[in-house]
Amino acid sequence: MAKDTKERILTAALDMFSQKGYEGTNIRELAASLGLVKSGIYKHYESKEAIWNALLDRMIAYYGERFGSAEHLPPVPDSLEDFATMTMRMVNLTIHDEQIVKTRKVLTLEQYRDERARDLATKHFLTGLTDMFTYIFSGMMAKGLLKRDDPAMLAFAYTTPISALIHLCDREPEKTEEAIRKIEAFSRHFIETYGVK
Amino acid sequence: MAKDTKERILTAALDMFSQKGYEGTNIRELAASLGLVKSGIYKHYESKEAIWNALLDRMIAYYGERFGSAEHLPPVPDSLEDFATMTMRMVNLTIHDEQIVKTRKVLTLEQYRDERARDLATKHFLTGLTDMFTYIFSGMMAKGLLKRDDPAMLAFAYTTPISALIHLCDREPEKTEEAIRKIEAFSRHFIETYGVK
DNA sequence: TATTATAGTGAACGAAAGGTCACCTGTCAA
DNA sequence: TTGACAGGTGACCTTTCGTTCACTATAATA
Repeated sequence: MAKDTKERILTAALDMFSQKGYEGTNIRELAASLGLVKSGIYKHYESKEAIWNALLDRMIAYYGERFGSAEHLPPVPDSLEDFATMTMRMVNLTIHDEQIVKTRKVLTLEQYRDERARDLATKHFLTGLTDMFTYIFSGMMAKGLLKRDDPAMLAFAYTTPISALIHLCDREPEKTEEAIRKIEAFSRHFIETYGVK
Repeated sequence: MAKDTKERILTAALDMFSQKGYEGTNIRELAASLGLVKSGIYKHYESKEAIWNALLDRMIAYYGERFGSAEHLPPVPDSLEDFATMTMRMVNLTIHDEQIVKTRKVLTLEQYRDERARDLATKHFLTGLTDMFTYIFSGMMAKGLLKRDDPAMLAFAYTTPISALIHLCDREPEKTEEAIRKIEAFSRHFIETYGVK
């Protein structure tokens, strides 16, 4: 039960921090959203900053689990259609999974204030994706699905435009459908340019 | 002299908001950074929010002046080397101009809180650049410098990776040189792929 | 059953926030 | 010369913040 509340506090904190930022969040409201009174929070965390650090710990651990290790790399697609499908599956997950969306928002808001948030932001927004797709593109080139080229450069050229539209969805959710269509179009264009027919 | 202080307040506000965000900024400190005492601020703006709105007005006006009108579109390059040079000139400006950097940071931090910041963020980070390069690429295709393709798609594919690295520079300034080299490499790769030799 | 740790309450605290106000002072027009 | 006003000061106000603490109900433990 204690563990439960402690976890629920982190979940509520992610929610509020992602909407109002760390400074804009106050403990009273955070407690109220859990049906608690503010002093109750302090039975589980010694300060607001401790909540923030615990949340960051969890985000870092979660990222490490899901994207950090080589075992979690996706399989290299067997065809260009597979590749397109895989891309859209990943995009839909990352746009619609609330926890991932909130994580991106928090990292966006706190990247200039907290060093660990800054580092995780760079992984989330840039290097994590390019590393993953560098691996995928290397495999696809080996299978003869993609023209021989610098896989890291192609990964960078492929993931950053998609990332830009994911950020657009975070900012303006009403443009989600349009953004997804644009990602699909971009993906097709990319395959048209670099795929081996 | 009054006008002067009013402007100086906005400049200081941009500075503090871009570092600590709107919520994290307090009027006492803002005033102190101008050699004033807090009540002095209220001779020029009626509230903290009024400062914020005036700053946004200025940012919106500035953006409109510099990027909003057709007259301010850059000339279409006459060669692929010209194009590469123009790209790097624009990149260096946008990475090193302090006011532009601070504007990006403020928009990043406040995009979820303020609707006008949200809209301006989308222009700054996405549509402004793609629109400009759509125009440039159309012109370059007409001149036979680029292969015939969808200019809007190429503009999107060209500007968003560069944008991603500009954001990296904002977040981790110590990586600026590396990022600029990467932009140059990406630009060359793009020209290699879509340029007409 | 008696005890003790756990999780929660509600009142209170000091600090810091945004904002107001009476007052001062130098500039400039009537 | 005088009066109005713009621009700045310092004391003070209210609210809200994060945090603390004495206390209580509950549920597991000795």
